This record gives sequence, structure tokens and C-alpha cells, in this order.
Amino acid sequence: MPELPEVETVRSGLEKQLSEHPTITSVKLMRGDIRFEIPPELPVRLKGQRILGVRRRAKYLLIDTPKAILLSHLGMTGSWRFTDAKVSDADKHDHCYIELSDGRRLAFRDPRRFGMLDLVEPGREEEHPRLKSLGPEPLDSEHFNAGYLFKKSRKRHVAVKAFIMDQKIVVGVGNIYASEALFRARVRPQRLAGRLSQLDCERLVAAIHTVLSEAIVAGGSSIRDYRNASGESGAFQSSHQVYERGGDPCRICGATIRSKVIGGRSTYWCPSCQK
DNA sequence: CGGGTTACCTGACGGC
DNA sequence: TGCCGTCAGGTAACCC
Repeated sequence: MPELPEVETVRSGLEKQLSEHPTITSVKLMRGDIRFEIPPELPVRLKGQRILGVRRRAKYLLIDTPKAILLSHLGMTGSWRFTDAKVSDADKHDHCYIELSDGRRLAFRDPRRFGMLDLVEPGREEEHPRLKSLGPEPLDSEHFNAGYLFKKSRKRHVAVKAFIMDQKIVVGVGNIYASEALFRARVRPQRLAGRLSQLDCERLVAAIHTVLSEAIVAGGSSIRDYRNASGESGAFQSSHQVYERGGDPCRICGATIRSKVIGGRSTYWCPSCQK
């Protein structure tokens, strides 16, 4: 489901809804066998902790409390949603409930169970096995810029589309925004990373920055089932130039948008605009 | 190590 | 209506 704009939208929504810093009164773990086993001690570790804030690193969410950080990843179909504990909104795919001192309940729902929940000791985020090998944030221009991307791409014989989706190179770019950014950079997704010019890298970095920033403002893309923590859809899908538009005319030049599988994922591009 | 493929899991949808 | 194949926004474990 979620790439960086969707996760950032969830983060800001959670942060806003948790601005009163409620205390976690109890945690219910219904089933722990998702992508990685949810630590059985998670409920007892979080009980009584006050929520201090919500951060994001790559596509991971970090809910801070004084003695433990709740780390989550939404995988393809995961969501965090607020429900009134008194109103029955239970779903068979709710795996964990965080009960709050204000009477609300925060539910972690994930039908395909590709997501994850874990605990991190405060101050040790960068040592976590899932976080320690991640590349720079795409909106951090100091670390993610054309010089960096050009250098990283040298001697790499992968399609540039797979390259920018590699979370060790840059985080947050998933299957939708990879195609969208390459269209805006006028670079064909099947071009080999090692054959990008410095100018290509400049365009690509700028395109990634622009498309992710605009998608965050729009509240993300809702293609199938993405919803923010309040249950609302994003709007950026209407700004998609190529994603899921195979066979349709390019909005710039009118050529027919093409699609093929690259790196195991559906990929879309304009054969006329992109070289 | 780099690069490609597959598996993980459930649900939605289209064709027959 | 129902069955079957295909596909889905992510990631990591495999293989060569």
C-alpha cells in the first residue's frame, strides 16, 4: 500500500491525533504472526507509557514513549486507525489494539500481514536491523543530491527503476512513485543505472523530490485501499502521469503509455517523452 | 557482491 | 453463482 507520501500522511495524522499525549492504558495482541513475529512482550512494555510523538524514517513509523519506541511498517496493506473503543469497528485483520487514556483505541490492521511491529530502545533506532542499512531520505537535499546519485549509480547494471526503488540507495520510493518520478525526469525506466549522466541524475533527484512533495501535500495516492489514520483517501492518484495508465495517451505528448514488468513490478512510461 | 526471482498472505476482479 | 488465474502500493530470503 504505502510509499513515503502515504506513510508521511499517516505520520502527520497520528501526530495530530496524539497531540494531547495520551497514556497507553493497555495493549491487546490478537495475532503476532505477521511478517516478523510481533514481540510477545510488546503489550507489557508499552502499558502505562505516555505517547510523546510520532516520527517517520523511510517507510517506517516510530511512536515515541519514554521507555520504548513502537516501530511499525505497513507493508502493502497495513493501516493504523483510530476507533472509539465503545463503537464496534473490529475487523478480522486487526492484529493489535493500543488502548488510550482518552478512551480511544488505535488499531493496527493488516490483511496481508506483510507489515511489522517491533520495539526499539530509545536512542538505539539506528542500530535496529531494519533501519541500520537504509539510505538517505529523499527530501534531505544535503545527503540525497545529484552528486550522490551519480556516484552510487556508477558500474551498476540494474534498471534505473529498480535502482531508485532500492532502499539502500534512497528510501521511500516505491512502485508508483518510481514510474512517476522517471516520467518527470524524462528517463526510461529500463535504462541501466550506470549509464545515467550527471544531468540525468540532477533531473531524477529533482523529480523524486517534486513528486514526493506534491503527493504529501495531496495526502498520498489511494489506488486500492490506502487510507490515512482518519480513514480518508489521498488525492494524488489524479495527478499520476503514467502509473496504471498503460494504453492511455500521454498527458504531455499524446503517445500511448506503455507498460512492462521490470524487477518483478509493473512499470509504466511514455516512449516518446522518456529517453 | 550484484542482480534476478520467489515467497510471504489475503482479497478483488475478470473470464468462463 | 462459483471457480480459477492474475494482480496488488514491500521486503527479504534465495539462487546463480
